[in-house]
Amino acid sequence: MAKKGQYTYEYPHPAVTADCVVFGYDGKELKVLLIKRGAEKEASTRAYVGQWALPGGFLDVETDKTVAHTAARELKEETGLKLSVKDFKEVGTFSDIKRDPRERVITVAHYALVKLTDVRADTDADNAGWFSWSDIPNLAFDHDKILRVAFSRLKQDIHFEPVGFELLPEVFTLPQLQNLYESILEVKFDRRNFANKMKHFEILSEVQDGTPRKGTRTPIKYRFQKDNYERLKRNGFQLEF
Amino acid sequence: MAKKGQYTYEYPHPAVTADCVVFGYDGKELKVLLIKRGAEKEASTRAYVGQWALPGGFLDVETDKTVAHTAARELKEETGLKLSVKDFKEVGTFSDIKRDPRERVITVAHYALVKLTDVRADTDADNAGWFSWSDIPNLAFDHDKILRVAFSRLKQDIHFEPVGFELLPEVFTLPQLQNLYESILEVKFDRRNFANKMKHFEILSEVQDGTPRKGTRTPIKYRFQKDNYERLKRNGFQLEF
DNA sequence: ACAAAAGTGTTAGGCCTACACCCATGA
DNA sequence: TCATGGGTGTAGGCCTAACACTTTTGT
Repeated sequence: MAKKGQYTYEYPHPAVTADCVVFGYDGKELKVLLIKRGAEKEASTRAYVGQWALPGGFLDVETDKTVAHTAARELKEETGLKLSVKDFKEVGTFSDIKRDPRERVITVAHYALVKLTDVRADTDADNAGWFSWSDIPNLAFDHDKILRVAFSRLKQDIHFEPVGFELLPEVFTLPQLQNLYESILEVKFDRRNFANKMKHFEILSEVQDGTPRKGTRTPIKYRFQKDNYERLKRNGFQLEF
Repeated sequence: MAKKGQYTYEYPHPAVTADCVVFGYDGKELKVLLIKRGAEKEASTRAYVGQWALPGGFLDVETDKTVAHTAARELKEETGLKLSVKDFKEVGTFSDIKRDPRERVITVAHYALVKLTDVRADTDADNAGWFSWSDIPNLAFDHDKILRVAFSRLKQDIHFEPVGFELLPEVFTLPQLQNLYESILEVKFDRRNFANKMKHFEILSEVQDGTPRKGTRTPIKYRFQKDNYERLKRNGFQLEF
């Protein structure tokens, strides 16, 4: 490991970090993964100890190929969650001169979408936790601002690419899908219109689980048709709401 | 001025730069402002000498409030062009580990839109030049990639906010406006449909310059109605093409 | 038995698209 | 005089938005 004070430069350099906004969905509400600060081994990285914050950490100048790699690495180290670099979407840079009390730190924020059902077990319960979108605690640094911007970015992106596959379990219902869209876009839709619209894309296929539905009370189960879904993701799609 | 080797850190830090993609429009073609590298006084900043590149430079850790301030400051220093910080839109971060041969440098790219008619005189002709979109030379670093990403970002943004006010002269014609949209979106539109669509927004007002138009051959001159234009910019608008 | 959840189809209106002709200028 | 550029309106199609009733389960 590096010795203290080993690295010198002709001009001052900022530190660079990557932060992760990880969205999950439990079928009812949108959630965000946060960590409790304070477990860092290195004294130099201690700040806002005991507060909740976004997962993230310093760029490793020697080994992180891009800041997205930093995001993936730190997320795994801090929460146990293993995501691929391409699961991260860049949200933006936060570079305010006083955003970190220790030194000049600029951070590159990313967001990622995960299936809550899959990853809950992988997550270190002690230092990390899933918080409802409507119930976020005070966060360290400017992380509340980052969170807001990341959410509004997700809100934009949902118009151009189908979301859902990443956030929903393999098998899901139309009401769940609709609720997800309503949670992200913060509006309410008419059930019939929503169903018609989704059916036009031809990305849903009914799941037959043997038990024939008796009434209409129990929702129909669907899964995504991977081929059409991927095609739409590549080509983009225009979703009007 | 700082002495060499004065700044030491416990861990290696990257350098951070801001780069600017400045788009202009001359009534026919979209253009980009580039600088010729090599005029830097400091030896440490020399790389790709003699090549064309995007304007931009290193974050001043002590004084630049944000990287957008870096962008504005460097643009002025390198090209003479004075833009406000809020004229810059962030495009994204480019952090590839080998993108700069000198040391680890991550850059935050921005784009800005300017009226070519206004700023041409302000621009240092020696070190800077306006290049047609269709005729960009080889660029230093990964600046060609940055340019492509910035352009595609502009292409996205144009769907949600009216562009034009920033790029066109005070007084302009519908064919000019249409050509601008066609240049950015790389498609052709029907004249009548384009005119109808624009008129729905109620942001254009005819300019009476005394000389009554005799035929239809000479195009009608318009200016933007600032109030409605600003309102649309705030609220966003949905432009379907 | 009543409230809540989920499924289903139709109609009207608005927006997008496609399309043709006239006039004036400049070559 | 002919080609070019610019202005103008309409009809059809598609997508969006609004809307009600039935079934069943859980309380």
